[in-house]
Amino acid sequence: MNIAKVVVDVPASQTNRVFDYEIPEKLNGSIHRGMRVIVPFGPRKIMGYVLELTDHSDFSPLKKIVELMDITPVLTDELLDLGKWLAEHTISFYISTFQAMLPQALKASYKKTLHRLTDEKLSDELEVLFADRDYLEYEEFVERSGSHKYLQQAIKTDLVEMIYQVNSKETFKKQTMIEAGKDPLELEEIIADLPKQAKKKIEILRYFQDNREIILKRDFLKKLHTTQATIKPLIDEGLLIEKKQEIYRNPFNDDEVERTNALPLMKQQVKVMEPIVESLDTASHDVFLLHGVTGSGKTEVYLQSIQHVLEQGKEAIVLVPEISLTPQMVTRFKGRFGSQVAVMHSALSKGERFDEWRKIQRKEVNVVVGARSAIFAPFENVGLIIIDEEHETSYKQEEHPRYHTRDVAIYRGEYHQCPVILGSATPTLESYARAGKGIYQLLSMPDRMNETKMPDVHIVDMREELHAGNRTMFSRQLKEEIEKRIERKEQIVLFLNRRGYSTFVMCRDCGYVINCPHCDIALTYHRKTEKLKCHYCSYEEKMPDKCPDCLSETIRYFGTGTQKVEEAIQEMIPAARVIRMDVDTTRRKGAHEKLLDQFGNHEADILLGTQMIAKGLDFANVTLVGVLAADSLLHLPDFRASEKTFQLLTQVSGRAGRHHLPGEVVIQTYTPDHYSVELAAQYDYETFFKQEMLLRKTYNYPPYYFLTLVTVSHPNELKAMEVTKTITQLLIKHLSSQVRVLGPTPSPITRIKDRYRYQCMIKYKNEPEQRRVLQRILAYYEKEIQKNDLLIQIDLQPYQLM
DNA sequence: AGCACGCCGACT
DNA sequence: GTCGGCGTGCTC
Repeated sequence: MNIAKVVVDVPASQTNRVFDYEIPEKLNGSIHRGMRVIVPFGPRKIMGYVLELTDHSDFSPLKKIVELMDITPVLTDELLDLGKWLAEHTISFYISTFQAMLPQALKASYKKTLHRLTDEKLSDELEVLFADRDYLEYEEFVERSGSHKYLQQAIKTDLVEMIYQVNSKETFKKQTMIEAGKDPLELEEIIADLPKQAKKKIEILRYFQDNREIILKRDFLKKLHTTQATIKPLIDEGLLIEKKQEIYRNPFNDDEVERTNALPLMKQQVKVMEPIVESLDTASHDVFLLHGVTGSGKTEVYLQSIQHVLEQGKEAIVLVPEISLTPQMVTRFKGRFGSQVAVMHSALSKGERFDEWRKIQRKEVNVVVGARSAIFAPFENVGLIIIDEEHETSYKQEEHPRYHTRDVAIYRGEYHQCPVILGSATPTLESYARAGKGIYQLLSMPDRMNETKMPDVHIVDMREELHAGNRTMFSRQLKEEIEKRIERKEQIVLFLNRRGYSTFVMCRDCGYVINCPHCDIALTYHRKTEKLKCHYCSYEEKMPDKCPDCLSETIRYFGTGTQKVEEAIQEMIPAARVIRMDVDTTRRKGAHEKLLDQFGNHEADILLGTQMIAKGLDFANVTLVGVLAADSLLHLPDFRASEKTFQLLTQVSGRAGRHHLPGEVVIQTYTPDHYSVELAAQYDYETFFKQEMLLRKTYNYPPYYFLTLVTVSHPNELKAMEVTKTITQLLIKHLSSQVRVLGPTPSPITRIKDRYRYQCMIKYKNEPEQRRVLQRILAYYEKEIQKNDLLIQIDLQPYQLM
């Protein structure tokens, strides 16, 4: 076993395979699969992952591995296999999937340095640059030098060499510690020899006679009320030893979290626990869809299932959509499992993430709670995987490798023969349909805890407001309700969805939205051409100056923002104290929590925000939730628009009346009779599911069909279009006749960074050859991709159709 | 990706 | 002749 098969850190199609390297004598026995190594690659040195050890290679002569970067593998055997599988299934490079599974801190960074080898005179320019130094950073050379000519010459004639350095970015946080340098008896002698007035010194040494363990220097100084100056001579004499010790960065104050015990379960919770426990006990790979309304107590089911897993001596992975938004969630897990929990939070610094990851790698924790990438936690004995808010779109990674967390979870669940729980109040149609087919097991929790009932939902027709002469963004009812709460010292959450709000065209008189005649999807207004376009079938028409339905001239495209709303509230109710939460006010680290804390302390009456306030918030005093524009998502050029609207409205409504005070919800909309609005108001998931499934069936969308989106981009619009057209034709030719291929269509955002984007969509049911055909098409265009600035993106089962 | 090599046109 | 620009091909 003296040969290693290595995937090198070069994301390119030509290097997307293993390269063989000889293991040098000195590393024999210490190299294992999943470790990072530094290898020579052409004239340079780069990082790579060892995939396999063997003793045979077809290639000769082999180069030797230069260095080992890890003492223990960073990728387990399971993750290596998973990486390969993922790369193939998402059509990504192997190296990209491995990188995606590890914290940023483990990525390699590269540096080049010039080394002067002799005193011989170099070219004038090089002499100036080197000055009296022997080493010169290549970056500095590039900055200050006009040409590479003399450098190349100097390297060729062995006057200068190029040193390629590979570094890992990981850093370790260290702190100064203090411990005794002599045993107690020795210390006794020393104390005896000290003059009586050396009171503090004696006190310090006495302390270390009794306390033999190492202590944080800062804590020690504080404890004995002393200073650096006092202990310095003791350290110099060797009586005390000062050392740097590595510590974990601790983004959460574990000590402050109050420990909790399992809560008594309600009937419905007991009922769903049964099959889960059964599955855990028999180590079966079941996938459960836990359908529970907001506030039904899903989290407690998670916690007790995990408890069971820990008792089995196994590990649990819990995925949450965006954990920074729900410190409440972290607290619940830390409260139950204490320091057994690692948290992989997207707002953590690189170093903090790395430390949390290392706790997992070293098996110092057995639960991880985290966002998407936590699915790659390097546990080796996984007993349970939970995906909370299963329907959240953030579970789909939108860059390479374009994986869906659910697929990875199910892969790992199968590998470990353990259950996977998908939890949601509003499951994706895909999951609910699978549950209906028996592929997943459906577990239902239809009731809220504490017998609180779901808040009453009032739908307000904004067209009527307009007719009544109210041109503000607040309906009379919402205004009235807000005033009532402020008077009663209760709180309000106002929700504005800004995304997509500016592109759809609607008549303010009758609420008519202009849809594509072929796709049942809102047309998008293109300012440049004054035209309305469909992003699915390329249909377009002129922007009308009158509403096609009621001939009113108030037809226009929409645009507004939280800032504008805030101003409007202040104008309407000057006494209201408002906290605005959007991308602008939460950019700073910790700003998010601070604002929520303020709201929790009732320092404001109204919390106004975008989707970031839609989930997870749980404030006892909130009795009113207002949705300013329920239609905002509805008219996005997206076949999931209704589903997303239903999910969002349900989610937002769940924020009100979670405790003793009853809650109310006001939803403002121009389309009050749209089924996603109506059914969300009635909390009727089942009917929504049936109705939406009908549409999906009619228009051949998921879950009836799978989608693949191919996006082609190029600086030249015609080129992008033509390549897409050719690809479409190739797909039609080489795929089965069952498949539907649509396109070429301009991408919803037709130009990004001066590149034109066209797309084609494949709708299929069963197309085992698809990936191979796509790979062949990619290979066919490989030269153009390399030279001609062509880009072809393939997204299997896309979420974002932009 | 990034680096070398080699061919070709331009210029002291 | 020599320099530098870019297309081509390879990296164990």
